[in-house]
Amino acid sequence: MLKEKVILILENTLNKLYPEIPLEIICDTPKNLQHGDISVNVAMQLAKPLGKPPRLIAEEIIENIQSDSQVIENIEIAGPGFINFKFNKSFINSSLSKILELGVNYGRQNIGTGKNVNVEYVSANPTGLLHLGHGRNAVIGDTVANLYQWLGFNVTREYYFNNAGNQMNNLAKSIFARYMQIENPDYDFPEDGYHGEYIKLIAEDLKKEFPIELKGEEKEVLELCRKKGEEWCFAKIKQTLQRMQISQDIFYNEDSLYKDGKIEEVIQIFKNLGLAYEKDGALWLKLSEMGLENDRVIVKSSGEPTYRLPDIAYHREKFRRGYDLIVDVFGADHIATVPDVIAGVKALGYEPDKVKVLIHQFVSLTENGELVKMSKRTGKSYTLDDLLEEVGEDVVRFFLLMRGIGTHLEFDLSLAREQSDKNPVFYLQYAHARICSIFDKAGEIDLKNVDLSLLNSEEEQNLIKKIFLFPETIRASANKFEAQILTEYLRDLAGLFHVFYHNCRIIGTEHNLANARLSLALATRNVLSNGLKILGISAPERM
RNA sequence: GCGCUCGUAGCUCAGUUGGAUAGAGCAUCAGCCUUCUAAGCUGAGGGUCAGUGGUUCGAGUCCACUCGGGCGUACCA
Repeated sequence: MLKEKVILILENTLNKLYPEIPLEIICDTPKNLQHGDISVNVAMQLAKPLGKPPRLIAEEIIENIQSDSQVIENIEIAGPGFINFKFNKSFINSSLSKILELGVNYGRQNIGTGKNVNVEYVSANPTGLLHLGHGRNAVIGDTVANLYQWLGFNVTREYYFNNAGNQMNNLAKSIFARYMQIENPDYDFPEDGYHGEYIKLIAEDLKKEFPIELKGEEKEVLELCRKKGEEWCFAKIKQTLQRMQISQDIFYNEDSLYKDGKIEEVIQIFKNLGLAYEKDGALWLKLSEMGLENDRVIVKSSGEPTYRLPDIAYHREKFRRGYDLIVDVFGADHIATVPDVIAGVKALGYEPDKVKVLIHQFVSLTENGELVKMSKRTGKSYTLDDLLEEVGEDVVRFFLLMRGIGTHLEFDLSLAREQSDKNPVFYLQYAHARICSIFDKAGEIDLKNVDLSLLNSEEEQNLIKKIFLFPETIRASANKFEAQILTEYLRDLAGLFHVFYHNCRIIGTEHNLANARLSLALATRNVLSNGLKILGISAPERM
């Protein structure tokens, strides 16, 4: 809002003064309030091409700037050659009225209109319950999808899964063994089976359905176990996701790539391109000719494809559906597939830059400073459901979002459990609840008859300026695929509100001033509630 | 070994496309409730930004190397 204004003014001036030098004007919101509202470093950038000291250039620029004193109050040179713009309060306040007109839609943008984005996340195979790593994946993907929706993109949320292959066979065998153990505790459990308690629950369900022993360990019996296991796990997974406000549009089954002949098609294309060859009974992809280090097997000598092939075929299908942006959310353990898929789709003639892979690091759970073990093997693993049960949806989502995706996330269970000021989620929610409470007591405001020019104090001005930054914060958060940028912004905003609340009373003050402050509180509430909505966190009216 | 990634206050982490005096929360210490929710506010202490060198007006941020943690490096996914 303020930045656009400065860019406009400077473009005119610079085109007049130095038309031959192309320059990108970079605006900065200074940390130090004494440096004005917007700071610009063009003079330093011009120092070299012009061969003049930056402060001299800055003076030249300022002398030639044509600006309305109703908009910009003051322009000054500072430090090595910064040009600092200080806006007139009346301009700031009139900008606030535009935000108030937008109401609950403030923050929504249309830069993505007509463009399609696909975000694939969670994508856990139905072999068990979701754990914390899945939770981080889910919340990252869901929030990225929300961000793009707010920018006006048409967003498809997708879940990719595999209900065939080794893992599922293993699940079937594990269920069958538990089923048999109900009557015969000595029945052998497979060496590499799934040890989780949930397998027993599935087996018990099966026992109710088929009280008389299923015969033998034959294909049909295992198929039944597999199917039962898949259904059971998916029901649980969807239930857990729903609890976190997550629902996806497409569940894409890897198996359909085989059934619809897509795997075979891709093999043929690679062969036709001369990028696939047979060796040792397996089919290899010539990744060495596609910019990578080594060739890799795409079809094993057993005839089964390796994970690379369906991954490439799947991405090809996503391209064929016509997305402008394809986002994959992966845990750090799946990083190896990324270069292969990128090289693969490129070889198939698609634009690899349209694929954005988000790799997030692992989550560890601590309690009172000690690491809580999460082992799949022992079955003692701490599931996402356990966590939701213990600390609630809002806390889980916020904790999983408040760190950059590249860092290892330490989930502090003791802190998360804390229903107090130590818990950072409440800081945001509390600000929202406080505003709602004011409105309960103050009643309605008449937005048409508000004199915003009364908002002169430092607390008020700082809060307004922060509110201005909301749209660009959403953009930055989406462009960088970092929800954390938004969580940090909301914490700052809540902080500024709390200061405003403390120093600027509403109820009991003079009517016009109270109205103006109520307007500001309303704008703040809209931003908080919209921001929390994007994060998938509730904005309570009372706490 | 090679690839990716991270290393910032006692702890957990921010730090926009390089910008001005490196920030926040927790913890520690000192204050603020006859006034709209104290889940709040105000103040204090706390730093060799892992290290070395380089790029330039200017580096926590970019480059190279070193050290240390995580992940990967399959005819597993």
